[in-house]
Formats: sequence, C-alpha cells, structure tokens
Amino acid sequence: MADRNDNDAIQTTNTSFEIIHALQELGPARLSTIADRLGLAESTTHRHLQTLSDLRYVSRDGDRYQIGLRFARLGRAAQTRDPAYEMAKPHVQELAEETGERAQFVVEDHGLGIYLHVETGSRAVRVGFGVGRQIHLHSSSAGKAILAHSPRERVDDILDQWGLPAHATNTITDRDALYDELETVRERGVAFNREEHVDGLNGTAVPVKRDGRAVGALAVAGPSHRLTGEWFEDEVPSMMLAAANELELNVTYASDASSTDHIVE
Amino acid sequence: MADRNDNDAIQTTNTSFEIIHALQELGPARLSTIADRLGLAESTTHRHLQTLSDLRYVSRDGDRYQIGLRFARLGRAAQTRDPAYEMAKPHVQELAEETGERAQFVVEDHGLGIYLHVETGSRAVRVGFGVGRQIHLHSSSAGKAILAHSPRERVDDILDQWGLPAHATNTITDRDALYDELETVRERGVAFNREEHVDGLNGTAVPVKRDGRAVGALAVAGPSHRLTGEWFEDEVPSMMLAAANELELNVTYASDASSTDHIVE
DNA sequence: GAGATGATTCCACAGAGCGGAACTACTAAG
DNA sequence: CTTAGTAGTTCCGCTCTGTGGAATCATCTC
Repeated sequence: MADRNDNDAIQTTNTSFEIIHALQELGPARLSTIADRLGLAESTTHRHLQTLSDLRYVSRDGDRYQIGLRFARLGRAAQTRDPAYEMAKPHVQELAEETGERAQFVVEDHGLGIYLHVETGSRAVRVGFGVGRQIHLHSSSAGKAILAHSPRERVDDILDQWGLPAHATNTITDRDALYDELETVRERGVAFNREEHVDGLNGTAVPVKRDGRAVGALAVAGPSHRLTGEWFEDEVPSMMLAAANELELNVTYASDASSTDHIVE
Repeated sequence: MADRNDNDAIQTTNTSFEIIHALQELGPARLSTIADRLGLAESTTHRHLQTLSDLRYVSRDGDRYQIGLRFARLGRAAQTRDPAYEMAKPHVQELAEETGERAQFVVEDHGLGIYLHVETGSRAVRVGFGVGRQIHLHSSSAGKAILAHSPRERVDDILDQWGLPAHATNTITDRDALYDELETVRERGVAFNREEHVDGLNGTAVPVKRDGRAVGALAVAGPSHRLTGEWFEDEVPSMMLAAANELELNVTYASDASSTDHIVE
C-alpha cells in the first residue's frame, strides 16, 4: 500500500478517539453527522459508539450522542497524578485573590502546556482558557518559565515537534530569539508575556521546581492595559515568587513521605 | 467460536481503555507490569501504549508510563457538556460555606451518580469522594433524589443494570423498600442518607429539575454524629432547597438563550 | 399511507491487530 | 572485561476482527 502514513499506530484506537474528539467539538450529535465528518461508514461509526457507550465514555440520549461523564474521572486522575499538582491549588486561589486577576497553574506534557488550575479574581477577564486547555509553550509566560528550566535538549525536541507558530502580534517565532528570552527568564527567575499569546493579554509566570526540574509554573494573566508598570513587573512577580517558594517547600517535603497519598480505586 | 461473550464490542478499543484503566489504578507503571496484569503480550501492550502516547493520552517518563494530562481536557468537556452543570458550582460553594460540611453536585449518567462539583466546608470530612467519582444511585441521598424524579421505567432499568449492592449497614437492598423510599422523597422533596453509603456518614440532597426531569442533585454530607436532629432534617434541607430553587431558575432561563454558550475548540 | 431519513443488522473480504520469537539496550555481577 | 539477566522493541506470518456496502428496521413528515 502507498499510504504508509505517520507510523504504525493502532488504527482502531485512533478512530475511537477521533469519534470522541468529534463529540467534544460538536456537543450532542447524531450518528450520521459524526460518520460524515470523519468519513467513516455508518456501520463502523455505530459499532464504535456502541463500544464507547458500553464503556460509559459516550452517553446517548435518543439519537444524540455526547461525551460521557466517566471522562470526569480520568480527567481527575490526570489532574492528580502527581501530588504536587493538588498542592498548587490553594496558591492559585490566593494569587487570584491578591491580584484580582486570573491565576493559573500550568504543567508540561508532551511538549504542551496544560492548565491544571484556573482561578479567576474579582476583576478577571472572562473564561476561554479553562482547566485542561492546551497551549504552546513558546508563546505564554508559564510556558517560557517551564522551558527556561528544562534541559536544552528537551527544549529543542519540543520546538522541533511543535514549531513556533505565531498566535499574536508579539509571539516569538525565531528560535534564537526564544533562546535569548529563556536566558533572560532564567536570570530574572520570572517570565513575561506581552501580548504574545493573545492580543490585549499580558501574563507573567514563575517556575515551580523540584529537584532542579520545573514541575510546572504559577502564572497570572490579565488585560495588557491593567497589567503594566511596577505592578506587572515587580509586585505581581514577587507575590508569585513567594507562592512558588512556599509551594516548592511543600512539594519537596511531601515527595519524601508520599506513600500515603496513593489513592486506590 | 464458543466465546460469544457480552455483545460484539470492538475488542481493540476495549483493550486500549483497559490499559488506561490499569494506569489509572497503578499510577506510573512499566510496560511489563501492565502486560502481566491484563494478560496481554508485551508486544501488543507496547503498540497500544505507543498509540496512546502519540495521542497524548499516555505520558512516558523513561520506562514508566502514566495517564496523560490530555485527559484533563476531556474531563473538562464532560464536566461542562451541559451549561447547567457549571451554574451549579457557585451554589455548591455557598452550601459548603453555610453548612461547613462537604457540599456536592451530582448528576446521573449510565445509571450511576457522578460527582461533578465537590466543595469542602471549614469542618468537612477529608477527601475520598472527589470530582469524577462514581457511585450507585440507590445508596446515596443525591442518587435517591435523582431516582425519585426519574420515570419508573428508567429506575427499573437502572436497578436491573446495577442491582442494589450493600455498601454500609443501612443500605437499602430491597427493591420495594426503595420504591417506598423514593415515594417519600418525592413527597418531602428531600432525600436523606443515614449511613447507607458509608458507615458513619450521613447525607441529604435535593433534586435540581429542568422541564420536570432531574438534571442532577445538590447534596450535603458529613459525619453522622454532627448531621442530626433539626439541623440535619430541616435547616440544611431548607438551605439546599433555596439553592436548588435559584439554580433551577437560572437553568431554565439559560436553556432559552443557550446558543452563546457553545465553546469552539 | 407513502416516502424520506436515519439507525441498526447482516455479511463477505482483506487488512489489521495479535502473540511468539528474535533482537537490542541496559545493569549487575563475577 | 565478560557474561548473565532483565526489560523494552522490532519483526513476521497467521488468523481473526474490524471494515464498508447492502439490506432491514424504526421514525417522522407530508
């Protein structure tokens, strides 16, 4: 066959997840819609949906299929796979209160940044980047904080895999420019995002380290007109540094006596 | 073949999810451990893990595999698949504050109750039943509130599927007894759980209805020695009823103008 | 009732997933 | 430095299973 595509992944599993992704995007949808969208036979689509429904990962209401609530469980399992992740939550809440802006905890997986906690302060901008959201690391303050404290080799791999696509007018799209930026971040201990991810949105972040490696980053984001001057460049960062410092102590301490954290099914 | 098991589900998809479930329970695990546990050939396991890793639903660190953070996204999609679910969150928070106990929002899917929001009040009992947790409906206050406002036919189906297993000393394990109980719940508008799910734990819940059907239930749970008397039987229920009432108004109103809630990938 | 639409079941075929065996990469030990 | 031993990866042929098309069934609509 000519179509020796990507690599040899299991096609059936891919198809099942394609259907799940379709449901994620479409919301409640009918079988034929999904089959059309993915270019699958209706019989095939039907069997996948049947299987996924048996597994409770798809719900069905009449002739509408939608994503199953069992995924809440797996999502939760992901969010708590490292005890450090849960420890970050109160600090995110505190930062949201102190700054009044949106505070986040972001970690890296497969070269992307994933929002694990999001708290909105009193005057924070509206939703849109909720928990679970995936972003490129090169164009966000949290991402740069993480990259700055990752081995150069790993950074290269990530950039190879995802490139440096432009998301906003100030996005850093040049590799060397990014390396310089990461050097600055390392020196200052704080990363800034000046409308690099979304126009009109600034952000700043600090890494949370364990054993020298960044396990994630604490970040604060808000409209660029409000996040400016000393508030943006000094005051907010020092709040985050204080939080990160405390968090790092918890995380490091807990990793010694972590055995009790295991949760059995 | 003799083994015409359950029905004809897609075996490959089942296997992939079995591996995911194994990772969920084991935490970081090595390939051979997973293969052993599931009775699969290592080569097969390897291919599944490879595929799931390409999809970013499995992460790999050296020779340890674990659940991927991308599931946080699907979990979030499940948690927000109905806009009503998000509207419940502030009410849960308020109930947790007012009562000081653990407050929850539970919905039904595939005949099980799923915790979508959990907030712990100042003196609430420690974790263990977090977001995403799945419980039988017959043995919890929230479950009974939901069942009481579901069509009899649906209740039968659910009981057929899941039975009435005993979880604690007071669990209702008799079908007719449960029907009587549901009738009481309908009359009072409130459901109670007196150590039916976990010994030492009481709970109470009210349904949240839309168009006559229960979309979920608001519940409060706490140690049986603290949840007693008027506080348990009147005061807490009236707080919940007030919250549910307000929530129902939001939910019903929002369902008219819901088109703007759609979130695009 | 007839017609259309969509979901479900049936079926035959070939492609895809499977397990066993061979191979490679690391460690540990002697 | 060599030799086992362990765990992960790749290879390969077989067969079984997932696939799409067609036929059937269920629901609405006009």
